[in-house]
Amino acid sequence: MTTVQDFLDERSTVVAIRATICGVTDVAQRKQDKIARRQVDKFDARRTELAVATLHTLAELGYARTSLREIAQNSEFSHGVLHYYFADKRDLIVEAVRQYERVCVTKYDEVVAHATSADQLREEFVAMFFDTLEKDATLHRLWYDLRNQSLYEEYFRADVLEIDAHREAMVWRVISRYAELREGAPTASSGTAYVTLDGIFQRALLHHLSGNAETVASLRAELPGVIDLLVA
Amino acid sequence: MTTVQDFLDERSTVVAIRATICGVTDVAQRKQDKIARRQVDKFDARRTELAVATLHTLAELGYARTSLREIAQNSEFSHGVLHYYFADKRDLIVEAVRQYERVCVTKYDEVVAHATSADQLREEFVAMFFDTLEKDATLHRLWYDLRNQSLYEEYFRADVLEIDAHREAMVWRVISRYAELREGAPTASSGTAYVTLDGIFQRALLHHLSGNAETVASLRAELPGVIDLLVA
DNA sequence: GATTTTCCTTGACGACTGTCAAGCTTTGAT
DNA sequence: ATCAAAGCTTGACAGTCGTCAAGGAAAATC
Repeated sequence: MTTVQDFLDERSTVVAIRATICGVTDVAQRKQDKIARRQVDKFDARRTELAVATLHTLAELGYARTSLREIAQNSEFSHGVLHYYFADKRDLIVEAVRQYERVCVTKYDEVVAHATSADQLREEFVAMFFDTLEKDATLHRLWYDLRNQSLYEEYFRADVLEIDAHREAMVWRVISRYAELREGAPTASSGTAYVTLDGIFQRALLHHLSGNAETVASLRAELPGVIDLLVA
Repeated sequence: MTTVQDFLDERSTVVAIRATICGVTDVAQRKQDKIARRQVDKFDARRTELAVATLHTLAELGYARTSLREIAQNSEFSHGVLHYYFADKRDLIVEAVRQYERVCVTKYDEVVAHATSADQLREEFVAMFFDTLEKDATLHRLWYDLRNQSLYEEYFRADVLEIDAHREAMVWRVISRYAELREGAPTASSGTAYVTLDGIFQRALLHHLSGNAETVASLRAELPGVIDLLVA
């Protein structure tokens, strides 16, 4: 299984495809476009690279104490370069948030896809739930930090709401598939199901980072029952 | 009904009772003690006053952007006085967190106490739930901010965990009383019940502060059903 | 190979931060 | 009334912050 870390590192090489050519026949023009596009791609690739470094720094230090110089130190560049690729700090953080989005929203889909029975789905979901809780703890705590910051600063609230919606949809795919396999129906709405599981995750994260292993264990023991509560 | 604001303002006059006198017979000594105690009380009262000002500033700006000078401006003193009453910024914030604790944990007890039927309890709980959501929105968003900060900085984590436990107990008093009135039993543990309702609250707060009234309304419409889900 | 463009570093700026010492003002004891 | 203590203000300190301009280094273009 790939970790979130692996995913982020790979991402640095991904190139966006752009449709900027429309009806040009001249060869020189096409060549120019090719060059321009390569430059744009290079620019975007570096932007992404720096956004990933930002994401790591944020996960480490939290929103409140993340500075541009600290971010630069987590990359291979100096702090000045950030203003070459980003308009300001906000722009950078928004990009980092969008990087996060690419990571989190497909986490359970493989579990859903390959589960053949309800019991298996439930068991593997629980396993992945607590696996990512521990393995990607700092990244998850960042998510909650950012979601909260959006209550104070409006500038990336739209991105947060979008991510939250994706997370909800992801949970709903699990629950509705589970209901299907159980040949039943969900007892709660998509929103309720999401906040319930997310609430458990948040609490487990808090106690995990507090070194409170037995609370985490009891949350794990209770989770199957909660899932069953969400499906009749 | 008193608002959280009223509660905080009243609090400034509350005086802690201390048992520092033990077996002293001399009159002059007793008088000295009385004076000393009055001074201590005065000291504590001012500490509390400044902690309340801190709480308001935190609620307004969030943890990340709250400075000592800003706090002082929200009080009637200058910034220097904060280091007369508090060792450092941490000390001040811990005290502010403890002030918050005194506010939040008895919110629903009056509802529980005076409800005579299950339907009434459920209805009044929902009403109070969304009433405080809107009225004390900034204070609630501060709570989530602080709880998250405790994932990054350990120094007031113990206080956060204590408050969280109190909130859980408060929710549990509601749920178990509701089960009693319904002549049923809770279907979930205290922890699960808490994270579920808290998750709904958090989501409602996010959408309330985003100006997304219809999402808040639909959460309100769903809440009674969720409560019933938690009680068989 | 020369020159232009892109990329990145360095160092500085003004503003803001927590902290604290010096000193003024008020209060309370004698 | 006198004096000491408590309470509070002011201003400065060493750091850090985001931002940006100047200029060197590297790469692409011709």
